[in-house]
Amino acid sequence: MMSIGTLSKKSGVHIETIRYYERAGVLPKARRAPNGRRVYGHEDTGRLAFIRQARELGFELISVRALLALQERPELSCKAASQLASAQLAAVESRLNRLIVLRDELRRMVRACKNGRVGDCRVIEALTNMH
Amino acid sequence: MMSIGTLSKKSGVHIETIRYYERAGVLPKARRAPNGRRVYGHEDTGRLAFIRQARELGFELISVRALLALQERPELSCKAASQLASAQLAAVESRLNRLIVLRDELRRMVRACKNGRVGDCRVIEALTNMH
DNA sequence: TATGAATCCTGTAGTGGCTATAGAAACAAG
DNA sequence: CTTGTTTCTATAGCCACTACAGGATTCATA
Repeated sequence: MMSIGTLSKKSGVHIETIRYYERAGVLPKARRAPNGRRVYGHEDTGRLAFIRQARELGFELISVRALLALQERPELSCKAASQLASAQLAAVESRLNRLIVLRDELRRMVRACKNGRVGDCRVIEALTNMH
Repeated sequence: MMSIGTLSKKSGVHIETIRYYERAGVLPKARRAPNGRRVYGHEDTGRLAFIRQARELGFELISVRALLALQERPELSCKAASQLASAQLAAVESRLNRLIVLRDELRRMVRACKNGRVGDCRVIEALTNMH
């Protein structure tokens, strides 16, 4: 049993964001103390950690909701969850490849600039000629 | 010389987004035909492709502007250019490192989950128990 | 016990980066 | 000349927060 402030500190998620998640239907409506304040239990720390991790992995809230729904019905196939993760993985790998190209180009530029060569910055070409 | 519609098709950036970029100061104010319509040249295709790539890599528009400055202001001193590139490089490397962690986790998750049931699906487990 | 700080509540508005729509003007093809 | 497409500006909506405002309640300390 804890307050929203305690949950916020425990989970590292802003109070306003927790309330927003409830509004958005990602978290269930919190049960209330007689004074009207939200009361949370230990399982909410887990849920919030789950949401935070999923968001950091690039899942949209709509996908997070889907994943949470799956979690609450463990008799269902995990195919959907796996597909969500796979799609995410593909996007991440594509991003990663292009970032490496950009990093190498920036490194080249920093080296060139240090050698006194101005005006041959080719970031645009580096990023434009990728597929 | 082309219209905003042609530029949109060539670059894969929505017309509205092109106008938004102009409003936001990411693209220079387009020169206008006598009838008031925007006129673009070939160099704008490159600029837009660059912006799209940079955005997909997770750069904010403010950083995109900085990156564009590297290319479009060759009168910048060596020092300034080098500093700008270095700052972007640091941001890229940080992003890269986090993406690698993320990719490895997603790979592990997808591998661990082969059409079983949610009960033994590690996608959710992995997300819940990530340190 | 008083009082001031902290916490919580709801509701609303602002942010960034688009995206969609309305209504008007211009243009292109038949 | 009509019809359909393109463009224009201006405005509103979307997502996922984030930041108030203004009020109620609770907690810590004098």
